[in-house]
Amino acid sequence: MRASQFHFNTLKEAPADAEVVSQKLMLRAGMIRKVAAGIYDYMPLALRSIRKIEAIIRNELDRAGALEISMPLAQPAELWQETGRWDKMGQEMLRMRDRHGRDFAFQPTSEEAVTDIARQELKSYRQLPRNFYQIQTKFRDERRPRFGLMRGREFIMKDGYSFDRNAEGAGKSYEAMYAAYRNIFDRIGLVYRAVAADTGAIGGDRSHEFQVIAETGEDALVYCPDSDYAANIELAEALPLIPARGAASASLVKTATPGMEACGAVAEFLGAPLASTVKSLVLASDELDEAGNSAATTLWLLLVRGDHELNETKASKIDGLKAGFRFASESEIIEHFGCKPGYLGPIAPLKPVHVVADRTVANMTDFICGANAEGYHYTGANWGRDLPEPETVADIRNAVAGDPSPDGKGTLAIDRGIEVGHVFYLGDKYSRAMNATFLDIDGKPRFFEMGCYGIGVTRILGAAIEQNNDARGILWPAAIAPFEVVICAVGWGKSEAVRLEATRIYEALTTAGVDAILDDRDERPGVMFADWELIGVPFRVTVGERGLKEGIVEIQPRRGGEQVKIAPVDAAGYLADLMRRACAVSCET
RNA sequence: CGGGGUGUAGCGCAGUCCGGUAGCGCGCUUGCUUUGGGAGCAAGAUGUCGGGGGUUCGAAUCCCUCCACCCCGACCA
Repeated sequence: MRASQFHFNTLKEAPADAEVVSQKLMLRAGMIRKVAAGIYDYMPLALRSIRKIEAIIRNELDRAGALEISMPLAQPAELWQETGRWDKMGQEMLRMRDRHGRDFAFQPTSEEAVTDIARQELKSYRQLPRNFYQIQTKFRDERRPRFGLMRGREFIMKDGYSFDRNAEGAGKSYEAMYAAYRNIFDRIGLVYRAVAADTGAIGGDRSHEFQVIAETGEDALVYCPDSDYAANIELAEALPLIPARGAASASLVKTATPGMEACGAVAEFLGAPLASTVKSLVLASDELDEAGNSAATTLWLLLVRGDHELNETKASKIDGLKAGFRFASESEIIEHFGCKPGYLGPIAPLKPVHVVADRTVANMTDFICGANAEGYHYTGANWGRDLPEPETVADIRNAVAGDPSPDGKGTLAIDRGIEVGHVFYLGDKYSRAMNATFLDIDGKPRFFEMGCYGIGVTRILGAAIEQNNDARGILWPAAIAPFEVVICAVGWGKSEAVRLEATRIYEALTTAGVDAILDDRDERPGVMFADWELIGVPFRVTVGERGLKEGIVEIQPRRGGEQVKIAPVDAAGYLADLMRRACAVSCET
């Protein structure tokens, strides 16, 4: 490719509404253009990277035995009504109507469509297992799209689905996809972590997220550096930090703490460690009558240590909160505790509430908690003596760095991550809902055991940049860079020698299978350098009269490192070697 | 969906309070000079001032209304 015939516009300043670094850099590099909230044009540079990511995905999935298909963007409502998701998906699903007034969904995912294929195509256990995937545009009408390609409304996703005869087979399919995902992300060249994830209503332990490590990530990942334990913080087990409850040594004292509402303020005011305080959070669960109106409300007092945070995913697994909960309103709190938030505690509330203590809190002695009286806290509180034992003890807090690892092999650390892939065991949730069966060896129909596997293709672009950028621009991993090498011809317009040498190197690179672009725009060197550093091409070859007089061209890695001066004839071979090594991870097809 | 904010040239912004017919920087076009880190000089092109309605002799500016986008929150998983 020659730059004079390629298309990109770089900007010195990013549009004001760009929020995160990946979005700013992609807009500045002319890779994407915003068309509407969460909806972008992918310009040639971006599409080149997207195609490279897709090629790696296809290659690895095909090797793992998955089969590519393509399902419709416009999916009939009937399909979604079969599983009840036409109603459940709510506003997030974009709906449209054809000229006959029939309802369609713009696909946000394709479980229904693929299960419909399976029930018609897969009639015998002899045809199993099967794994179908597609790489395709999805639309999810997020209420608040943000962060550019990281949380767009329209995006490109690889979604795959496996169909097995039984749970054991499904487990194998799952493992095969997990392994393929590892290969994919290894080859893409990002620092990532595969973590156990919440399985939601499905249950089981087969759900893993592939998370690209980046400080700007929306997810917190808990892992143990000394073992292979890794889980999303939503799921990561938080062990009790106090193995067993000790004996009470202090007596219960109601202490004035005027204006001290947060645990931190109370601890500081009393000169006590934050870890001796207990934080009170009040949730409410509503029982609905047949008409769907709130019939009865139960209040829940959840207790975590002052230096801990409530984990809402864990809370939602407590019996009584499984059907859903909300934070209690201030008036409900005052009605039950006789006190406004800030001084709440488990000792003698006005009306009964259901007390849930975190496992650490349940073993605390002589703790500090609100006194259910404005301006007062108790010190020296003790379970059993000053208040009844908690009705429920459960893991309801977020794990924190330094906690013991649940596998007993060290202490936990926390990274932030961007979810770019998810493998999930579905069981027969969809096959049962859609009556998708095959005939098993005993001649009886059975529901398919399913798995689903997603990769956010366009999100990978954003995540790659979030993880790899500097003050000058993007630092692409070679495997997904729009070009691997750029040849900057300094003085293209006036020097026959430069034109000749630059073209020769370009052709040699192309012959060697290196994806190169020749910058023949006759721009000043500063302009070329700044453009390509912003775009993030991993290697630059500078061909200029000055170097040619010394018999050299210069090779500059974008990630820094030494500039290499090399004879023009050797440049292409040197770079081809470098690229081979950069993409060394299972590049064979 | 609630609260807040912003809409002026491709991008970044000033002008709005106090009404007088639109400007700056980058980018773009042409010419000359330059040429190893976003060149200099000169000449140019580009605006339904987010849309609609109103007030006024006159509206980017004041009023009403709609829309889009951004932020915070809630919702969703």
